[in-house]
Amino acid sequence: MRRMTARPANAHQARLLQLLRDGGPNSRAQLGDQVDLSRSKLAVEVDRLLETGLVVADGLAASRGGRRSHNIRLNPGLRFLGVDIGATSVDVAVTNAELEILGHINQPMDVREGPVAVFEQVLSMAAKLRASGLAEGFDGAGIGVPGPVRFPEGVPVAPPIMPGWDGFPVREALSQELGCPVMVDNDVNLMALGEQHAGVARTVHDFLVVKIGTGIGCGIVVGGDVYRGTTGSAGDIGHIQAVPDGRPCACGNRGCLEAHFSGAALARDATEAAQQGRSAELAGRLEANGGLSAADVAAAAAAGDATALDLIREGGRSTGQVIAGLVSFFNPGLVVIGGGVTGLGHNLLAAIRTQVYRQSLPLATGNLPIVLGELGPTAGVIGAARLISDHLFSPA
Amino acid sequence: MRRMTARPANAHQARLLQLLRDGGPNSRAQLGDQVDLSRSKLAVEVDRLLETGLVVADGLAASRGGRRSHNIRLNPGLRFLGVDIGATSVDVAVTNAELEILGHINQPMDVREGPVAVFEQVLSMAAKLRASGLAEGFDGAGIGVPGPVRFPEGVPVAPPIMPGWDGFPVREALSQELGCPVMVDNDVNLMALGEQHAGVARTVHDFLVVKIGTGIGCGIVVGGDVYRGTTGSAGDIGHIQAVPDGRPCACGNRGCLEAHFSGAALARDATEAAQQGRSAELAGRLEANGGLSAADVAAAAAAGDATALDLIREGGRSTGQVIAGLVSFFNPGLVVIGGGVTGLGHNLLAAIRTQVYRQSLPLATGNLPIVLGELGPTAGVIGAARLISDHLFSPA
DNA sequence: CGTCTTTGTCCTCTCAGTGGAGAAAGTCGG
DNA sequence: CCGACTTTCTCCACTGAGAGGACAAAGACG
Repeated sequence: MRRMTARPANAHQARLLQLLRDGGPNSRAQLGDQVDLSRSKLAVEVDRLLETGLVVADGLAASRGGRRSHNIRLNPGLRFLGVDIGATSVDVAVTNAELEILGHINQPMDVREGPVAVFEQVLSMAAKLRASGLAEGFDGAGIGVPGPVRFPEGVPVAPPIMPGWDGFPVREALSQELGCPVMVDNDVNLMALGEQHAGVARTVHDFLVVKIGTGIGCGIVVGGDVYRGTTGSAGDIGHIQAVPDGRPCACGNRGCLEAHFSGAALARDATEAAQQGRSAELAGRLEANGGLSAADVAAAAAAGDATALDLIREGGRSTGQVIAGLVSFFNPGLVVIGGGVTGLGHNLLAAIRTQVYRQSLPLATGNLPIVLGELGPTAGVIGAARLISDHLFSPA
Repeated sequence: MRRMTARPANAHQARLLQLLRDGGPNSRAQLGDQVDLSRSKLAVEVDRLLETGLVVADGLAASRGGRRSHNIRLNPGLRFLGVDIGATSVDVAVTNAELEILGHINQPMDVREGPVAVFEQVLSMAAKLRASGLAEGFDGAGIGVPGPVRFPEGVPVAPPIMPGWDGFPVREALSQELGCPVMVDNDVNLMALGEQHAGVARTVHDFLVVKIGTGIGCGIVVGGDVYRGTTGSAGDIGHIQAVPDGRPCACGNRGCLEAHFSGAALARDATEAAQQGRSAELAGRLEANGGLSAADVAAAAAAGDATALDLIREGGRSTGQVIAGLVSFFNPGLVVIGGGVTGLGHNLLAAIRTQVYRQSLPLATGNLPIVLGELGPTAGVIGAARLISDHLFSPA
């Protein structure tokens, strides 16, 4: 099919598209209830959207006691590509215009191989999804990278864990290859967008999403919008000091949160514990797998290993320490914990909660839920699709 | 004079009023350049504003090579009252509609005496200003209190240092007494508004204002707007842990920033040092005044006293430690240091800068100015006037 | 004194948007 | 099967915001 070229011509049309995206098919009358426009004006705008092909009218809905209504919905042929580049793996997904995932692939990868190699892999994954009949092409793509991004241009800036990407024109390059509009953002921000769109943060306007994966980052949502900071590095909490004079960190300081707790730090500490004979359980896993990951620690803790549990608790304490400060400062309405380490589950969550509720003032914590993300590994790709759809469903 | 009753009827009028407030008198043509309206439409809206009396046309400006323009300005009779309630003193000021201070009084006071006593004092100060001929009445008032505020209602909530104020309807009570609209906010937020309006933060959209007075608080401005958090306690950084297992704090925890550095903490530490014979300079001042304040420490440091300097440096280090975390998280474009302790001046600033620049990542600090506030004790009252004027100069 | 520039006013035209009348297409009770 | 009532959608006349051009007013300047 020919790809989407049209964009909403005005704010009304943009609003209608967003309503159809978030609420599914609707009749003109239902749309009118949500949009504060007269029926006549609404009909005009809907007709224009129908002309552009962005939305279609397919069939009649069941009667609700009167004339049956026409179903207006977003063009079911629209396809968005969501890409979530992590430190050690990539997620690529195809969604329809309602941001429902139609297909999703995850593959291991190493960002440090640089943008060219990674893009090759991403494009081949996208091609595979296309070949499986899910899409004939893409109307837009969102992509998340594990580092700060100059958002308007879609270019990574000074990313610590992916040095080869500094200044690489991700947006432009990918847009060329895919032949569609592309938006780029930090992976944590996309996770926040995902949880806001379809996860635990649907009804909250000001919240934080703490992503604990290979590193640690924080997505900040203010008044429903992602806040990216002056240079795009807002939420970079991995190098906040969690333990004074603590472990040395790659950044040159000591005691950074990331040096004490993250996927990488946890694996390191678990290996150390195994080698020092502090945990038979972990030692056994180390023997069997030739290495340890956060998942091993989670499994060991689930099997009742005290050392593994301690590692998780200690990490949760450090994380909670930092989050407590952020809660005092930012006074969010919700804190979401996500990322690969979420497999550690409720042990981790409990440790974080204890620390935050103890350290922050009651006014800030009184009604503050601290919860695990709801979408798991799909948060990023859904957020990516949401990012590009927000862009395309706004006035040109 | 009769007080202002009218409000702008639409967004255009509101915008015009704000332009006149921030840019002083303007001709219709000059306004047209800033407002993206046709001259005809602009003329209509200006005429309507003239009818309401909110603005006046007084005289002709000098010619700039053609027909002379009419000067359009905000009604010079408009008066706003700005009130800044601190822990130990009150500032009350009268401004015109351009938020220029026409008169300013500062008096010592103790918030803990409760809202009734404090209001009596504030009202008598306002009466004194009125009696001196600066105002015949007030068109609006802004008031800042040293604690969290439920902003929409203008009611303090659970304020630690002013327990008697919890739930007291400040906005309503003051509005009754003064007979004009009133807005209430946290004192730190008002300081941020003040520095944004007339101080160092005029051109920045995302910045932090750290106020170090009797306590410590932080004003957060996102996209030009003050961010207040979910329950109005955003920026409450006094109880973030600055020193693990540090000094006990009134809040029940240990090592809170406020327990280590603030006007009160500094006075306490200086007294201790004087009594232990660690500083002859401070001991002399203690003898002379019967007590020590932050100003004494500043004077001692200026006189070359090493102990006083150490106290300031150590405090700056703790503060910088916390600010470094906030900078990593929030990635502001500017950090402003203000409040009573600013008398400590560049010694304090240097200590804070050192710590922040060392602990935060280069991307966040690379282009980050950390400066002292420009307005000193007038920041709060200017911010208060700005608060109410923003309210009144927005569509009804 | 005529020309040029700037400022402000007036008038007409366009177009977004409203609200009401009514057509189309149902349900439901008798 | 028919009439009364509902709901959905369309059509049309009217309103008001706003644009843009013509023109008047008022000064500068050679």
